Amino acid sequence: MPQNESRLAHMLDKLKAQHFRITPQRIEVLRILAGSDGHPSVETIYEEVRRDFPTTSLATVYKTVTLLKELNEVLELGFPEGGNRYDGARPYPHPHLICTTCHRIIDPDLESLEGVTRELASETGFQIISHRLDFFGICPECQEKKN
Amino acid sequence: MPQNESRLAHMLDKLKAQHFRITPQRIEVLRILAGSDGHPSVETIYEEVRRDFPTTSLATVYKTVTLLKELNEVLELGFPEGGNRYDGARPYPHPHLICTTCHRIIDPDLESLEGVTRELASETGFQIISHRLDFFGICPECQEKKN
DNA sequence: CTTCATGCAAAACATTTGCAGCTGG
DNA sequence: CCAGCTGCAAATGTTTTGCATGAAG
Repeated sequence: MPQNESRLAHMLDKLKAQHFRITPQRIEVLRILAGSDGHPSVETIYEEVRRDFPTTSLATVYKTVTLLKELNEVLELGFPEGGNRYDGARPYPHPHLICTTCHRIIDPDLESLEGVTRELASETGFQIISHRLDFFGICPECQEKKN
Repeated sequence: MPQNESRLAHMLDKLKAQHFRITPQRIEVLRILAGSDGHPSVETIYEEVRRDFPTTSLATVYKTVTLLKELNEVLELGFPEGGNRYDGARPYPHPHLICTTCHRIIDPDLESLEGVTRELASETGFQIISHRLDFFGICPECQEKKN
């Protein structure tokens, strides 16, 4: 996956450029996030990191994720119920499609949002910085299992 | 405000119909939510209720809001940072425009979302139940104050 | 009267923080 | 070397819960 490798390289470069230290634990967290099709939770990242570095603490994972968030290298999908999810592959706002049964999160293709944003800005005078769009539903697999 | 009064009446009817008790505290919470232009937080509701019923507890406000949520009579805008906000006037999913400086929340007029939802369903096979769309930005007033 | 709601305090839980010791550069 | 990272444990802050008392119907 050259796409993910370049995301990882980009993240590492950004850390280096700003004189943050490259530790084994950090590399591991970045690797997982850069190749994150599944929008992992901190807990998921933690478990995966611990396979290679069993002494890693949850706090370190949180700190690394927070750092990446500040550098705009990961998109946080916060949920009030907790169990936030992270997208390191596409760290910019984009729509998500969330299965309320199996909790998988998918990135659908959806273009029409930019126009909406512009329209909103001119209507309200707001300076729009960002957005969040989630659709909730039941994925095809979970629909099958119910029947 | 006939609109808000009817919302309040509707909420009360729903509680009665399902044999939930009508207590003074509940009426007060419903009243505030039914007329909630400002998308109040639980804390805000709590303070307002206490003006008339000073012994009311925060737990009671939480319980009432949770009940209304289950009855689909209030829309919860959950934020992972906490301080969830509630819309009792329009208890169905709709877009919100949030000022990241003063935290006011506005309901903009935006139609084009239903078409998007239908398109998404046919593309992905998901059965779409609900959605959440928030725009974040700086409102005109806060833009002024900055300058 | 009986059941359900209230109010208090304690619990729950994800995330953050303080700090001593370790380590990358 | 030494600033900054790690790992542990304790703190945080919102929301939930258990339980005794009180009020709705």
